[in-house]
Amino acid sequence: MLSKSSKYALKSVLYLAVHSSENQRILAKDIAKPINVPKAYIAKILQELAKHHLVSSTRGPNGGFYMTKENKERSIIDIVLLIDGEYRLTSCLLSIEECDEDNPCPLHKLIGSAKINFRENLQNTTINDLVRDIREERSFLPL
Amino acid sequence: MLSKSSKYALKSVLYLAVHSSENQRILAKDIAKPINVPKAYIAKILQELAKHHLVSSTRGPNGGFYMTKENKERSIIDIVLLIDGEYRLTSCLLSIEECDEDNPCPLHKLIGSAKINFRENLQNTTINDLVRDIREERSFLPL
DNA sequence: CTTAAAACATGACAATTGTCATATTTAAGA
DNA sequence: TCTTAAATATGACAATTGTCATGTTTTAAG
Repeated sequence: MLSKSSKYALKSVLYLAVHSSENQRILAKDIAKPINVPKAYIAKILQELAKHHLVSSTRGPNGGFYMTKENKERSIIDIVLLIDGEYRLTSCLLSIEECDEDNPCPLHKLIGSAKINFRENLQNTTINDLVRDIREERSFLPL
Repeated sequence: MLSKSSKYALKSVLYLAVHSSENQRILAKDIAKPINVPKAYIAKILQELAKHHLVSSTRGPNGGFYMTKENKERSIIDIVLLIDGEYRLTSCLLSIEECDEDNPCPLHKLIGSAKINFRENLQNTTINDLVRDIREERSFLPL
């Protein structure tokens, strides 16, 4: 459903959103440990996210990754789309191109509106929304 | 969500269910073309399905693959579980082991009950059910 | 202006998944 | 019983995805 890379990206963005700020930057290696992802790998993903302004970064001593107010206002679908692309999110269960409501594949009705709902939920949820849930202990960001 | 192999397996099972019978067997290569899957690859998948009695086969001249009445009464989840296993079907969006209703990960509520519903739908649907849909043109099995 | 700490860029390596080919076994029919 | 047509078993190869390391560039601070 989501690739490993997307999952890692989401985890690191959430970690940054909870723990960083403009003047509280975090090193790639200090993100790797708590979210339990290889250091070099998460660095690569963070670079991709930074290039597309989904997270912020500064180089040099005292540098690191962080999230600005603007970063946290982005929808989480932006992260998934950047890493996985649209197809993975919305393609038919049997990967049949012509499959839609009028021309459904045999499995179509089994998934019903779930896929579309899920995509809309991703779209309508911001990083901030998820951070709020975590802060108020309605959800948990684990190791 | 489903692996390519699972999709191919489902397609070939449906094709067999619609077009074959005990004395109307179909060669692997004659399944490959209409469902648009490499011949050698579908052969491998069919062998796996046959080994676990999800399809039937006989060797030698006039042999081939086919589906018995019993085969068609199986639930389609049997196919998915054989090829992909349980984890792929039910694991959390962030692959967090401890994630459940009481201890939800930040994305948990975005998928809601969709995943469980989908799994139940797979479980409660037989090959026969899908064949009926196809026969009555409520769904379409494409190339 | 020099040094060091960090992101950044690049690419090598590994693992998984998907693709394909070949040799073996089985069974039907002449 | 011999030949042939088919599934079956095995494994090699390719592509994708995930993992890791190394060198380069930028920037802050002394």
